[in-house]
Amino acid sequence: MVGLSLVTRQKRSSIVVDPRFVKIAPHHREDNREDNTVRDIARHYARDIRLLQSGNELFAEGEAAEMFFVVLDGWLVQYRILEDGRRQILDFALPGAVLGLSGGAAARYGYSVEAIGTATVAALPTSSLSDILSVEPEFAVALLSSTGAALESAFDSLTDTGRRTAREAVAHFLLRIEQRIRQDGDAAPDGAVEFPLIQEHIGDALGLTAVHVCRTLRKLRSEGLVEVGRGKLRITNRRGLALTAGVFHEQAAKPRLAC
Amino acid sequence: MVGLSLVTRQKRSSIVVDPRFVKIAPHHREDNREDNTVRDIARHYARDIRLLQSGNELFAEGEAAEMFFVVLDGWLVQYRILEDGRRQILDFALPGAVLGLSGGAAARYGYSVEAIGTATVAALPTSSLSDILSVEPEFAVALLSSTGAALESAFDSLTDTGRRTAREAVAHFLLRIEQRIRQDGDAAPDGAVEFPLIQEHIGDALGLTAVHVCRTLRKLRSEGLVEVGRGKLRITNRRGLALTAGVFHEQAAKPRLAC
DNA sequence: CGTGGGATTGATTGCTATCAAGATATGTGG
DNA sequence: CCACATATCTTGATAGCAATCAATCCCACG
Repeated sequence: MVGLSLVTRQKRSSIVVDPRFVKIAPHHREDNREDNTVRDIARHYARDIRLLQSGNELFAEGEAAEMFFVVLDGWLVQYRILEDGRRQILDFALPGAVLGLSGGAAARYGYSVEAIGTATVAALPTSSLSDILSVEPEFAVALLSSTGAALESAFDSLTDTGRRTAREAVAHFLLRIEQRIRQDGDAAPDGAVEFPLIQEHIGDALGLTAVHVCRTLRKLRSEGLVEVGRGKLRITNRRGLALTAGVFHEQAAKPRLAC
Repeated sequence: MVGLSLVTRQKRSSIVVDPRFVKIAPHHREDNREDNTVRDIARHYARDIRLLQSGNELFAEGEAAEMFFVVLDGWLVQYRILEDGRRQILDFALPGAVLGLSGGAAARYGYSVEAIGTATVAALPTSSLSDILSVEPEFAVALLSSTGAALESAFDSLTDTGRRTAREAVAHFLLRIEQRIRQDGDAAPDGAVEFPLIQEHIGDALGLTAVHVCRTLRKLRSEGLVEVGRGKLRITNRRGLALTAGVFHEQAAKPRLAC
């Protein structure tokens, strides 16, 4: 029923940097206060900052969850691998995302994480969480906000995977991932955004095979709805794509997504 | 590809009770500190306590998210309905679950919630969240724990739906829902637990039709793995069911579930 | 220029959805 | 406690979407 991912990707290694020497260029919109809180506080309390190369593993499912992480830059994937190699991508982590914070009860990570392209994350000891929270009350709100966003994203994926056809799911996926990318500030003059995912990523996120994602994308492309490939994503007909996804809601000026 | 749920279930109405007059019998294990924190604090700060009859809606997707809720007793479903009636169940909310707390950025609920059987929930104003957090630092940890558990559950469902066959998914679903039910304390002498879900619930949670859930359950039953029906669930062969689900991990005395 | 990862395309298989009809259960009013 | 109404569960036949299996093509790179 499902494609195998037999590739051995896990090369564990990351460059650890003293937090004091790291200066991150603000490449995100400054008007987005909410999102920055997490990153700022994370940077401040980080035990260390890690630079991950493409394919490097941040942590693996089952390991002791002694640290949690906040993405400062780049993309990462959260995934689980079944015994026979089937892979389910749970979510993509963009800057501001919190990783490995299962809530405290769980002593082990519930999924694996690896970098797509080069990524930078702040590492914080899980044990220090309640201390930080008592000093930085806003951090709790920020964390809850981040976790809430992650939950929404998981619900979206679940709906795509469970109750949408491949065509609808891919269309919906592209719409929401593009929206997330834009929130982080990136944007090109022609409306294209940076898009480091390959078709296998999309498939593993939506419970489809890469082959079928290929066919689906090809059709969407031929209909003039999107342009994907070469690390770029451009939605050429947002309304049409939303209609295809089955989530079009007319509203004021800017069409809004739902479901 | 998918079943329709054309039934009109939404009868909105709930009995509102003054929190001071409500005494809840502790029907859960007292050794479970973590879980109780949420309920205790929620009861203390609740604007009101609501009693929902079976099928009553707590809130609907798209409504202004002015309140968030903590389940005190009973079961509820969180779901989304697509335009053509397809329904995706996002999760089931058992006592201790937090509902409607999307993180603060979202001003609207991202899903609908209704009661399965009779349920009791505490309602808290979203606006008071940060105030409560500053007074009750432990509430932040408890909320994060609850949200984290919800995320884990969503990841489980996503993996079931995306990368497992119907047979594997149903087996895995029964294992994890049974575990959650047990954590709430209920348990019968023969190992059966209260199970208010019907086959359509299971199907809508796993992206399957009720018909196919029926066939799948029937097969699992005939193999002596489980007994389901009449509001009860009994796992008669836990190891076999785990093998079927593809998540069996030999370990110490008690076999543990993973993935 | 090879090399390898990723994208395409075609042919075929198969798991689940659909459509249809009954059989059981559960619940309600008299 | 019975009769009817509705919900839920079963079972069978058929259709369809997406997986599988297999090449081939393309392009970035050393």
